[in-house]
Amino acid sequence: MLRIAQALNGQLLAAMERAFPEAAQRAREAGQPLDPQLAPASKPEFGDFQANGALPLAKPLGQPPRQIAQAIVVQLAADPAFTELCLEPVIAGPGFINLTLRPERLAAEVQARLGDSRLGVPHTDGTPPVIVDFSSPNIAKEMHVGHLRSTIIGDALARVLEFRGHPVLRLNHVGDWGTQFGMLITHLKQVAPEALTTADAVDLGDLVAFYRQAKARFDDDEAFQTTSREEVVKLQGGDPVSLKAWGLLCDQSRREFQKIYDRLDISLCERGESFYNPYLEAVIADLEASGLLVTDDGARCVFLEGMSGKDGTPLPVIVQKSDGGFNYATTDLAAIRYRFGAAPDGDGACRVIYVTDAGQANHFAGVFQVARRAGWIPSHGSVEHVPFGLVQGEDGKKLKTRAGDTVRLRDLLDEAVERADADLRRRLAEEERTEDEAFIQHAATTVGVAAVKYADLSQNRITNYQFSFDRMLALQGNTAPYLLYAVVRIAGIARKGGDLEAGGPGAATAPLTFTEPQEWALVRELLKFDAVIAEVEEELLPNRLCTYLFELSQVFNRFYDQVPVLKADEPARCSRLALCRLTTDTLKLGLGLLGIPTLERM
RNA sequence: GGGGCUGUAGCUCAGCCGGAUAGAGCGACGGUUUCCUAAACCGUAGGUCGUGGGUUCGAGUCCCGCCAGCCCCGCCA
Repeated sequence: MLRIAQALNGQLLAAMERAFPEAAQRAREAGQPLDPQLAPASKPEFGDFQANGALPLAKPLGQPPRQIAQAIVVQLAADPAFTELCLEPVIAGPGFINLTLRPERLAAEVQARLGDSRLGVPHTDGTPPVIVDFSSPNIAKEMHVGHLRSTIIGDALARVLEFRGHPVLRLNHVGDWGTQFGMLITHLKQVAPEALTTADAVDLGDLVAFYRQAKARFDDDEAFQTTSREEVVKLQGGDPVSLKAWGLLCDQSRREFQKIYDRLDISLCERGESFYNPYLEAVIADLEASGLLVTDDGARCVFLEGMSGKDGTPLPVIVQKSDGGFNYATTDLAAIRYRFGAAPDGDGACRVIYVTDAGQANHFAGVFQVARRAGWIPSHGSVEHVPFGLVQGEDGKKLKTRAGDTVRLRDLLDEAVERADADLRRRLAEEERTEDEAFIQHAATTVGVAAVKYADLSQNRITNYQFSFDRMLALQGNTAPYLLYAVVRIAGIARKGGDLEAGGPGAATAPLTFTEPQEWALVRELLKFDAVIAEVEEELLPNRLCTYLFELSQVFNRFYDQVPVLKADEPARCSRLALCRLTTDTLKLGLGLLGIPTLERM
């Protein structure tokens, strides 16, 4: 109902200006034009929308707010476009103007959506690319629970932006460069040199173990530290032996990552830290030229404005270490410079979104500031850190295995699917249903993976997230299985003879007619979809979409429970089938934007 | 010491630009099935929105102080 809301907003504003021309003039001059404060009704009994704009006018106008509201309503009544759209407005409480759309307009909106594959969501055209930087695991390590949220949230945001019509570059900024590699290669040279010259000489599990050993040595062996740093410099300088070893390690890891991405149905364009290696010098040169660079204690830094450290001195961003090596801040700066830069040495993006954990907030704030001061972010460009909280176990602490290790992503997915599988088989036995193995495996895989994704997405991403298989796989509540079941119920109606195409655009049928409150509730819920998508696009909060889909499922289930569809007489039957069709279309599209496929039966 | 995030029902969480009597789900208690999958629906109980001030016609929401928890703070990413 975005278009209707926009129309109403315009009509309200015009009515306010007609009712209070001097106040409108003054407000415009003060740079704060009148605002009808149009919002969705806070309760169904208040209608569809409420306008709160009369209240703040009470003081400047020196009139009681209800009187102001009345004057606005009088002007609205004189606007034919408005009276065509809404029933007579109601002034309520201290001065709210409650608006109820005419039933025939609501029905017409539903009718229009039945013929619209975009379900009312506008398609933008010709905008510059948007970059979503997400997932970003490290080479030579396995993907673990720490990558879960970035991967799932980043993918959902990318899907929403793509659906809106933006060209989206999904960048996997893998950790394939830097000190960690120096450590690993140095260690491997000593303990397993064959891994550096022969593909797959050691398997990934061993590689992870070697990495851990290397890290341990690095932490308490100074000589090893020095050698590792030298190794990084060699690698970054293009030494062929180091490069070859590096390439082998990357290939091996990449194949492992891809298995996870395939299971999650996530596509990414790999562009690791190493990609920006050729641009690092230019970062330093630019910073030097703009006078931001300071050498401190042998390291080259940019000191931040408005951020100070322990003793009140400004905090530095180190862009070149005293040994001449570059670090992650340098790479991140080079990435910003490249992403906003023009082709061929740039992506020409207008919006860059980083989906990483909240712990990096300081780092990004610093890097963004430096990039801005260096002039790399164009005036129309926006760069956003989309932070998210930790994944915690049910004890409220960081999620670990019973042995105390980091939880591998593949194990986590396996367990979700296994539990969904066991659940399904138990239910089949209870209900004395028989299904073939392919059905069970497909349903269990879909439900298991959906549960993991949905549980993560349905939470406000800022806060820490308590991971619980029991809760995410629960059949009731705000969970994937609950939503999937609503889709299954509608598929059931179609199987039992309900023609979901009836009442659609091609059908030469009577206009949709609704009589029951459950029908109207469903109509109103369905029509909110476009506004929800707009909100997610702007706020980058997928949980808003989840909440909506859950509420839609609840309203549908109430309708399904209390209003017969197949057994209804015409014209109600046809209109109810149309609601079923639009509900399933909305759920499928919405879940699809979250990266969650649906089922016909479960 | 500085900075960031969080604090809402027994538990897990929503709460949009400040708007009407603060909402879900789980758990608890009580109901509903000759009918499209009951993986559902209906109802009851449950709140000093951490705390103290301030701004406002109006504050869970904005500002300041305090308390508690988590995270980050020079050459790891």
